[in-house]
Amino acid sequence: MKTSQDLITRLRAAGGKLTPQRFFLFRALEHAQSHPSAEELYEEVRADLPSLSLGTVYKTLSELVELGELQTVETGDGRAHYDPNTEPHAHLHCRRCGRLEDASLDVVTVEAPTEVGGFLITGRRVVLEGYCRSCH
Amino acid sequence: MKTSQDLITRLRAAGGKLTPQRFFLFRALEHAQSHPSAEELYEEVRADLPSLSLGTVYKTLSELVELGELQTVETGDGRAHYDPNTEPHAHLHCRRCGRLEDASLDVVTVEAPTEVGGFLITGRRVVLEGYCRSCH
DNA sequence: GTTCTTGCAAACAATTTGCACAGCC
DNA sequence: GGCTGTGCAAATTGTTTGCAAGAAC
Repeated sequence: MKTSQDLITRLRAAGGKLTPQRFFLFRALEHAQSHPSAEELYEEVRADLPSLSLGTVYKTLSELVELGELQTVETGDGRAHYDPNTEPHAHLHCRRCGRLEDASLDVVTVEAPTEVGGFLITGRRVVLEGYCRSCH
Repeated sequence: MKTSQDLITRLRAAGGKLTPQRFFLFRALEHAQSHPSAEELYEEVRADLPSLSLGTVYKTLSELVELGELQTVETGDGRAHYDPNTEPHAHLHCRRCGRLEDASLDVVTVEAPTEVGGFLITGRRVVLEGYCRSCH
């Protein structure tokens, strides 16, 4: 898992400035036990920094994704969730309650439906990002 | 890959009616070589059925997803892509040109960056859908 | 005839964008 | 002081919804 120090270092290396908004946002990401949406991070940081705007949250998160420090997870609920864990791993998403948690990549190839660690897997969505023959 | 006959049978089994709109949409899905968005399917079917509305396309696609006859793929381009292939498989998505193609699931566990069949894989997004401990 | 579908248009919601001002380095 | 980052609000865009009219069975 990424520490906020890692993020600060990375930000500076990329020529960015450390503002209070970013500092608190990094801390919120560091402490996130689940996979927060932009809105959730916004609410959390606003406890410390009431003047924060949602646009700033979106801009900073986009930068971190661009830098490869953050991964987005689409659950189909209409908003993006952000994952500070950059190790290769899978996600388990509960269709009923929306719960979203990390899992090992091995689980991906098991046949559905299967129960793994109390979680009943019924489907899977896998996208590998990269560059095709004509584009690299 | 699903044939439009399969989809018609499934539709009827679920108590639905076969309308021209659905007939042409099923055909468009059957012939889709890539992973079309709602808008793309809309344009294609409109060649045969100019009165078709986009809302109808969305409604029908949602029903097929609900029935498990169609899978959605999120590429991060802001719109959903629909995949009539219901076999377990992965997707390769080109970050530059947006190209989206099917791949075997084994590719998921290779370390990135790796080149597989001419495709350079740099990242991965894996979501397993199901029901958590408290929800099944 | 009854029930499910369609088309239309308005509603929605997450995200992006433009710009003047503020604050890091 | 220069240049980047912020806040605000409006714009954008994919998708959903409500409803009256139309078509399948």
